[in-house]
Amino acid sequence: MVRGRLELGRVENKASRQISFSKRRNGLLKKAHELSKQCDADVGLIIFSPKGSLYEFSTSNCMEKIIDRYRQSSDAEKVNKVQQDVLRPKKLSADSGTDFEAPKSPQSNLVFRSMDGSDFPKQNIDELNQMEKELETALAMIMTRKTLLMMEMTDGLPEKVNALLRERDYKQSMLNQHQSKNGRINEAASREGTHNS
Amino acid sequence: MVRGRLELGRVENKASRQISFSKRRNGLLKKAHELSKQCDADVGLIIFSPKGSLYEFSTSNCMEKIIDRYRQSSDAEKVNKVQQDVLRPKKLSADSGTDFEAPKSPQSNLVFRSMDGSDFPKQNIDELNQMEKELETALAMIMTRKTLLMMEMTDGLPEKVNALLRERDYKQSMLNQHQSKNGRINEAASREGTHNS
DNA sequence: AACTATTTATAAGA
DNA sequence: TTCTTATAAATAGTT
Repeated sequence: MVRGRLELGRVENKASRQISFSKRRNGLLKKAHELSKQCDADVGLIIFSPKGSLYEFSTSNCMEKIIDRYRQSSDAEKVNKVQQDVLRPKKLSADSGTDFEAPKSPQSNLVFRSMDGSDFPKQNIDELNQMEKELETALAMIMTRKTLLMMEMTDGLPEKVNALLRERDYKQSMLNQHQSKNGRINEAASREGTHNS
Repeated sequence: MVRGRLELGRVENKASRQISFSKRRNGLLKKAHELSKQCDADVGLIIFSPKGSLYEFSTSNCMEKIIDRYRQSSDAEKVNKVQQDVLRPKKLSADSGTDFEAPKSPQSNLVFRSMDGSDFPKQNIDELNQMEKELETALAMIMTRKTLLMMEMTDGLPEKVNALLRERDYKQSMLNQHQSKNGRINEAASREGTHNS
């Protein structure tokens, strides 16, 4: 019954851990759903049990959309960061911790402006190499995403089928939760087990 | 102070919604962290605020790993469910000799026929192209700086300069390869030549 | 940002 | 496993 303050570390007993996982997993999914609904936020949540079972929630039942948006934001952040590094040699950003708002990209001019080459030997070779590496990594990432996206465009049909199936599963599980919570609202509904492990 | 049962719907007042988002977002991130730590689960959580700010948590601080694993699980699940629930466990593209990927053209099937993907995210390609262009520009700039810096450092040692130039040309040609690949993704894979060293 | 009345989550017991 | 229950934690409204 929750004696004392909750432990922070890993739950040692294996059975307890399994039970705890199950409960907390449901709680987390529920709260993700609430955040999404109440606060108009886009949320994607992926959970793998220790045994490898997958549980998920995503706004609009479309994880791919969330992941896509995540990558866009994430990439934009990376590009911004690299370009900042390039543009301000040695300036050492003073405002690194702030959140970066919606990704825009009127950056092209900035890049070109810094290329007139008059003020440049402020970095050493190592720093340039580092930047080069980062840029190549980012570029490779873009290329990969582009390839994947184009592949999806040509044979992404199963994606839609899967989205529908996941939506059905989610509604089912919500129904089950609701029922067990309120004793029985509509007991005729299902004897179908949850897709639990 | 939490009067009565919590509302299920969207919080209407904008300020309240913002505050609620902030609180719940923190709570969700915390709980995701706890689940991951205590129960030895892999968790990935992505949250976009209504304004578009990104917040995230992932086990091992590596969202990409979670996403990769998600895709694997998801694909496996997809194949299973498509076989079990949508198609009869009948014949599932037994003709194509490639992978056991999801079927590409079983157009005799109702479900697939009703979902010919015509509304896929086309504009993402444009955004990706934009990013790619910017990254290439930045990379070219780095290369130029590096070359010039080396020239300055070595003060006219032809060997090193030539080496750098060769390196630059090489990388440029790699970039060009990438670019020409863009146009024809589908064909490129199987016809990969052996023209490099 | 801190407070607080409540609701919600949940660890352990049955 | 599911339910029960005691307690901790989260949080909506307020200051």
